[in-house]
Amino acid sequence: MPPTPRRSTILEVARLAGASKTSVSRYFGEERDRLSPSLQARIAHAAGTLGYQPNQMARGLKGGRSKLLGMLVADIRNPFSVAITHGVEQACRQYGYSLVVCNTDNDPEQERQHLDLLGAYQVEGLVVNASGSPERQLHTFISQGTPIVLLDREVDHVEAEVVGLDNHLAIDMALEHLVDQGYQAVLYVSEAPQQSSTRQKRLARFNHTTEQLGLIHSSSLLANSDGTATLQALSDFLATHQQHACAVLCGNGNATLTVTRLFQQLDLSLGKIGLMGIDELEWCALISPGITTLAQPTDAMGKTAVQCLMHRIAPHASSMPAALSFSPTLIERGSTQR
Amino acid sequence: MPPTPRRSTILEVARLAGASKTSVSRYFGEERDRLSPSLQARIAHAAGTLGYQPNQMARGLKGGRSKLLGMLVADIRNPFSVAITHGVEQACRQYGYSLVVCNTDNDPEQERQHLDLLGAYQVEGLVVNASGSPERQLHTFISQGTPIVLLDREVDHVEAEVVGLDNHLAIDMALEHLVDQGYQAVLYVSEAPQQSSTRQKRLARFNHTTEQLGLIHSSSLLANSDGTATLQALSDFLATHQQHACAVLCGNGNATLTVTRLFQQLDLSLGKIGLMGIDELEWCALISPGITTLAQPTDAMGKTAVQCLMHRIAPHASSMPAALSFSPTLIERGSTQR
DNA sequence: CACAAAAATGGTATCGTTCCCATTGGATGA
DNA sequence: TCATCCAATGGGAACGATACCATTTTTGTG
Repeated sequence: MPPTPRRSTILEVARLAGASKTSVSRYFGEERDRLSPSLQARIAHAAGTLGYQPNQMARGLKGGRSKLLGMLVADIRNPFSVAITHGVEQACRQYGYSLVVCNTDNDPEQERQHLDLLGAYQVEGLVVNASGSPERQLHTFISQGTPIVLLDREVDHVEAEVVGLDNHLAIDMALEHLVDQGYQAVLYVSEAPQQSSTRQKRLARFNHTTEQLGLIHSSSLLANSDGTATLQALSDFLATHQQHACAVLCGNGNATLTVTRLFQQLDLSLGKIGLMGIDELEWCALISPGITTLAQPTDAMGKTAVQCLMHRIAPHASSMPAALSFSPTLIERGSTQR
Repeated sequence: MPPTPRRSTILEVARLAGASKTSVSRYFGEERDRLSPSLQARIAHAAGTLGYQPNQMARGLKGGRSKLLGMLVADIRNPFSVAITHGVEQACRQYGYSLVVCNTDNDPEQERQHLDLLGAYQVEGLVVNASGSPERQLHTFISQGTPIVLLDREVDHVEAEVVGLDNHLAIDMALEHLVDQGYQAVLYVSEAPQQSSTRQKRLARFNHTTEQLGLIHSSSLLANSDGTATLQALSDFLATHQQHACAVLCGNGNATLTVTRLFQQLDLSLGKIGLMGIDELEWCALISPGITTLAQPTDAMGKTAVQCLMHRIAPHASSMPAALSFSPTLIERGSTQR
């Protein structure tokens, strides 16, 4: 085995360029302009020859600037989360930051551990899509001056910007569309709302608006990944309201997936019984005659979250985003056509 | 604003515990046993009081042990990649490592940048699902003693373990299944094979095995995200072989998605014209009568990749995995039932 | 042309760890 | 009993960068 060739350091570059550490440091930092063109050239050449690259660990140590952002994702396998993560990552790179993504699989214990870790790596900011209620830890970050932005889900007693969908608007848009299409009775299907403020808001708004509109309505919560309870609820609902035009509104992508399966089990015809979901998924167009959805602007949301953080980290580099609450887009398909 | 409460250091813990830096360091390192129970207790208490957490930046600086693994993903929005990433992340945590995930969006330039970054953060190992051919940079890592493992795609001239599907077996299984079901002519649809050794292998094996079996066959490459060329190829293929039972085999999840759309455009009936894909997707069961797939054991693959790295980082902690090449699982559905 | 001000550059302490090398004190053995 | 060894602990020098302050060089101005 060849003796491990060490990675070269700032000192070696300095020597080779006939300059001081400080100058080389300046060259790779934000102060390149302060160096004369000739010095810049020498350093550039030396660094190129040695294949030098600043050691971020050392950088992070001294100044506390790790150039790292952390992101906590409740469920990385959820396409919505993936889409957001993608947006966040892109935005990070744009600002010259890297992203450490931590998936918690909706487990508060993992969430705790991951937050500790992110702290240990001195992330300069944190995008949090919470699965539990890690108030205490988030406060630790805040009190240390590390900015936090909440994604999609609020966390009790944590004051931070919340980037997400305008849930009231979304529910209202969905119901308006269903009414327009002539549906008279709507069943709302959601995953367990305890974990997520968004789910709570959507459910509450659903009850509120349906009542205001005088719609027949009911709701069903998905038992863990198993649709049987909802299967029952769905067939009951349809049986009870036989004489009305019925539709199902799904609170998120997972609910849509489950309900679509139920439609097939019950051999319901899409459209005759309406079906609509929040979150656009790649297969929604494929289930003929297509499932109507409300799409979230995921890239914009990710980008906005990062922009919030950057504004607090380096106020000059980025302005505060105008809006944190986003409007969904209605994608109309056959499942809401009677 | 309250004066930013700094994060406490090893020195403060030491003082409070009436111990030395070294002892505290030992406590949080791998040498806790060397400390007397009483000292351990004092340190534990002091650390608890101060909410101390070792600074990974400082750790990484001194010993070069960053406890970070890097992962390069060609396309984070591909469900297959997500599934693998999930497996990798889980395994990392199991070994006490964190993961920096970098998505390259299939862009070699981003790939280059991300590799630089990962180097700068002193990752101790690298899982690479390449989009380009970053030979040079990978060699830099290797020559510095940083182990690398290739995921799904090989990279020319880079000697490293490759974790992935047994592509020959997969194609053979697919064809065998199609033949068993009575199909006589098979069209293979793949994304552009230049970028990926896996795609090349599958395509080559398809040609090889179909010839050996005496099957009528042809193939079509997907033009970028637009299916028109393949639409043409598909209808030509069907027209030419009207008198035979035809089927389409899709080289990966994206191909399956596109071809499914084409089936709908051409109003083909699934099963009558066979359809089968590599990669299992959540919606494959939903397109009635279901799309037959070959599922990859993504979690196992991710886990194996990490195990390879760990074996090289800390040979005592982990043995070399037995196999790097995985067998797919056939999930039979209606789309291959005539 | 002298002198201040600004620009360009360098020296050194420092960040929070780990690692190497003492130092201590009691147990072991001939 | 005395040398010897080991276990338990501590002190200080790195690690590779940045930041502050000092120094040198250049520029501008009356």
